[in-house]
Amino acid sequence: MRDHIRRNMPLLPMRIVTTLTELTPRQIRYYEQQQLIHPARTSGNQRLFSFNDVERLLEIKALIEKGVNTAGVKEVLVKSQQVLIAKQEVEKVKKELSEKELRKMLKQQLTHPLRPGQTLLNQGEMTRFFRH
DNA sequence: TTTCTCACA
DNA sequence: TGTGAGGA
Repeated sequence: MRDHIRRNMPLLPMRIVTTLTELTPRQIRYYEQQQLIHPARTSGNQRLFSFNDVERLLEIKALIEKGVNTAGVKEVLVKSQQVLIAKQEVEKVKKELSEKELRKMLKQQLTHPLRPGQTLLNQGEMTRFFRH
């Protein structure tokens, strides 16, 4: 199971989260109202928080203690998420580019298998074509 | 027992 | 942001 899935699994009830964050339930619900967090719900309408939510709450708490209002907190969180998404995009583009290059190399190697002086693609690189 | 929503002498 | 009511 991958990490971001694990971190986003809704597992923790309100009581655990209040203990972990030292925030009151009132505050946590208020932050949810302000769209700072988006905890899941049980069938009985009880909130279930993920580890990610807890981390977010700790960030929020730190920011609030610095005197930032909820609008400011929201701005910070939205921006950090945008930065994250932007980074992921860059990585994706990078990967796609290197995929193309690898295919090109493989094709050339198959077309001219005995060409002297050319290094073979190693097994590790080859496995990239067989994933998924 | 715990958590939910709603509303405020 | 706190607190109490009333229900699940």
